[in-house]
Amino acid sequence: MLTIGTLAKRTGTKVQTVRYYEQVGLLPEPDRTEGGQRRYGDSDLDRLAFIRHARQLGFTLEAIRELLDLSDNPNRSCEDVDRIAHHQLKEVEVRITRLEALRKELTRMLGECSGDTVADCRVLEVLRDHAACLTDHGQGA
Amino acid sequence: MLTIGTLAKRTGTKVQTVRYYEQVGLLPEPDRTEGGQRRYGDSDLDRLAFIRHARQLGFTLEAIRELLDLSDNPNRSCEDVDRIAHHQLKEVEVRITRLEALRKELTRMLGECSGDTVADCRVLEVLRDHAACLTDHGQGA
DNA sequence: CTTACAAGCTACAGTCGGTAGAGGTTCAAG
DNA sequence: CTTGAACCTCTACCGACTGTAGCTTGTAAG
Ligand SMILES: [Zn+2]
Ligand SMILES: [Zn+2]
Ligand SMILES: [Zn+2]
Ligand SMILES: [Zn+2]
Repeated sequence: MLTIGTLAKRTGTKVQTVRYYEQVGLLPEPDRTEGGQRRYGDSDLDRLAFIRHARQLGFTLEAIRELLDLSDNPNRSCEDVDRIAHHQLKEVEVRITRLEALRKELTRMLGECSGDTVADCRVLEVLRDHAACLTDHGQGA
Repeated sequence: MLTIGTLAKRTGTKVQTVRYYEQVGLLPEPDRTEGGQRRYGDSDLDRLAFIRHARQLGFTLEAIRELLDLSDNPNRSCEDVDRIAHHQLKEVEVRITRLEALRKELTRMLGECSGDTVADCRVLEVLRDHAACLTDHGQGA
């Protein structure tokens, strides 16, 4: 039986985060000592390691919830699993595309700035006027 | 004099967002009609357009606040401006690097999956065991 | 057996950058 | 004068945690 601190350390998680995952239903409510402290077993360790690894790969908690549900049915086709992973891949690719456009614009405006006064700063000029940009940069950060 | 709705429309912003920017001190408190409605001038239009464009390029509101402050001193050197933009560029590059590693792992695990049962799904196998990965993928999403 | 203290507990606030809704008021056109 | 879109304030919510305050529990040494 593991304490929450040991479980957290073994999976590279913060203690509060473990409690948070329990709160949102990703981890089951564990056994408690008489005094009310949580005690975990190996299945909790595996489950939490899975969650953390999926998070590192960018899956949302909602997607992870689905993946965990699916992995409880070993005989089913894995097409839903692969669909979720494929969706995640697409999201990553969209973000890369956007960020590469941003990199280009930022590199360009910095390269064009003479480093003189604020009044002449090319960076500020571009920020004031999107017409000075080469790309659209649609929504959000 | 512009209403908040017109100002929002001209800058591609939501009305609530304009009020939010005022609340966090990025936009000055505008004049009001007798009835208490906000009325904006052209300087507000310029300032909001600047904010929105900088957001599209991924700058944080905190960075934008600094940029706006700096642009009020036209005679100063623009080195602080360029430093902020350079920092933003670095951040974008870090994110791209991380996302490219994720893309690689996701592509690989999807490519290795035979699409058979959940019990054999390569995607789930990899998620269960980071040792099956080629890269580290450090922190967070 | 007592004491000390690390580690646990709950509950709540804050992060970032907005977004949505409730419930009420004002403006401008007809 | 009436209508109704647009405005107002206030509050709560999103994701995925993180941090703090103020207690309580578990454990090991003396
Ligand atoms: Zn410059
Ligand atoms: Zn632009
Ligand atoms: Zn599969
Ligand atoms: Zn991995």
